[in-house]
Amino acid sequence: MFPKLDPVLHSELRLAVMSILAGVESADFSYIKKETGATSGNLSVQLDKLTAAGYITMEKGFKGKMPCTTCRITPAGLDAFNLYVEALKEYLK
Amino acid sequence: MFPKLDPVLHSELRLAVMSILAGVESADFSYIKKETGATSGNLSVQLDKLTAAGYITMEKGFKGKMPCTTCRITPAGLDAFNLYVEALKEYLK
DNA sequence: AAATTTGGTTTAAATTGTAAACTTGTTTAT
DNA sequence: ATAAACAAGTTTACAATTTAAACCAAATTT
Repeated sequence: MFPKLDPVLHSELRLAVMSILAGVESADFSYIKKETGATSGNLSVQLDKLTAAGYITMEKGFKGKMPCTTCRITPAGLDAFNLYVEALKEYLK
Repeated sequence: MFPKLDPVLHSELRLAVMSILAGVESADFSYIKKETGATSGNLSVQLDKLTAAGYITMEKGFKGKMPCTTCRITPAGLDAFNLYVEALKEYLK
């Protein structure tokens, strides 16, 4: 009746990150930080968890001379996100 | 952009409980336990939290000779549930 | 060249979640 | 009648998670 919710996604900040990344080709750390209002520390930790789960990739590079971390959702991440959405509907019904 | 999610409701088990209670006049502890698959201990703790938040009420009585705790959602609980659902939609879009 | 900002990471404390152990009383079996 | 098993929860203690504060290195501004 109540499907298990993916614990990696059932987190306000991680879900917001996935929501952003599901809609764009890529987004960098600063942009995600601004959009979510998260602190850098929290965002760093949560991005690591999404990476560990294989739901996003992070590419470290430079924009001009400044370091810049670019994040992308993976196919597995998109699948998991969609599954999570479907599962949640059972709870919101 | 991303509304804050009510932390009382952003919990798998508490959300399942609220989902059940939103649809019925009342439900007792054992029924909720069976429907959610939760352990008694976990359910007890989470029901307390929902009660502390004013989202449900618990009435202790007896069914025959056996103790029986009956739970009901409050108007505030229903409001909070509906608000949570609306807020979540921003994340799932 | 000193102070500030950018772009993060690490650490450590607070919060939360969960399950195991316990309690109180009831029913069933001996 | 007594013991064993079960029902309905509660308490407690541990594990996992979240979060913010402190830190770091390089770049930019003053």
